[in-house]
Amino acid sequence: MPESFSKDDLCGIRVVHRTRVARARENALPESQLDRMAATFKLLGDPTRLKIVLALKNVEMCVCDLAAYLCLSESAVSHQLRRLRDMSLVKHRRDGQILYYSLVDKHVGELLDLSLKHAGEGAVAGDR
Amino acid sequence: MPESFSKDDLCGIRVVHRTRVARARENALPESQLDRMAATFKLLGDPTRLKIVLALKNVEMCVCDLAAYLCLSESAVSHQLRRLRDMSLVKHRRDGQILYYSLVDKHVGELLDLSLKHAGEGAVAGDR
DNA sequence: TTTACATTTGAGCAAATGATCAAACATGCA
DNA sequence: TGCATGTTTGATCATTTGCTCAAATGTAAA
Repeated sequence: MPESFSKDDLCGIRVVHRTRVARARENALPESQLDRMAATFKLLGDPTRLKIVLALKNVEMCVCDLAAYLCLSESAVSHQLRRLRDMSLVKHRRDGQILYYSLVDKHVGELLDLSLKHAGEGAVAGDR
Repeated sequence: MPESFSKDDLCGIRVVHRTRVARARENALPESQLDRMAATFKLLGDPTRLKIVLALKNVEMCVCDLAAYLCLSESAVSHQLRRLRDMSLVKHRRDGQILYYSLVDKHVGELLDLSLKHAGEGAVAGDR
């Protein structure tokens, strides 16, 4: 990947509006920040993981409860929880042999709430 | 996939907290709604597409401008724009031979703004 | 009409993903 | 200590994804 762009690097691609391209470059987020943002969206972009975080929005749950809820192997759930943990969307506390998982902070919750709101407004666009 | 759950279907998975599983089932979103929500997150979960929608948050742009901005083939950009169009995140208007793309509505914008805010607060968690 | 420009489409391919299985690890109790 | 429970891990595999290339649209100017 190119380290940075010379002010007018256009990558050999034909351009219609030079100024808009330049503007987009100026306003662009730092790569690391953008990647992190995309990674978060990607985690929420899988139905299984989305169900997990939505469930954890209400109450902390252990792996096998989640597995029973999702009708999925505990291993599969654990794998997904690890990815969610790696990106700090989810944390766990131990009580005896049981690990209780919960959302890490408000950020994810807010994101979920907002898109739940949208989902509600957008109504049942999926089933006409 | 199971059509719906009998009140206590636990999928043969060991359970620790029956009531939490039952609760999760009750609070669960309709499948179609959840899938649509996940599909939206998934679209935002790819760096290329995220750059596209972030750029379109500010100005409408045509395919080759986006390609120049992203240093990617116009074909690649067009493919991604089609996916964004299919999920109604993005729309286009034609002016002559040029198609100008823009965000469809407030929903996506709000989602982006919120996560930009978070990205800002969370600081540069990605580069220690 | 031709010709050029702007974009879309479909096939193909390497890389990433999500689930499963079997085996490991950790904790608590007999 | 030994065994059961709760969870994690690594290998494996079919599916999906994102890009490239070549060829097809659609629009406008010569």
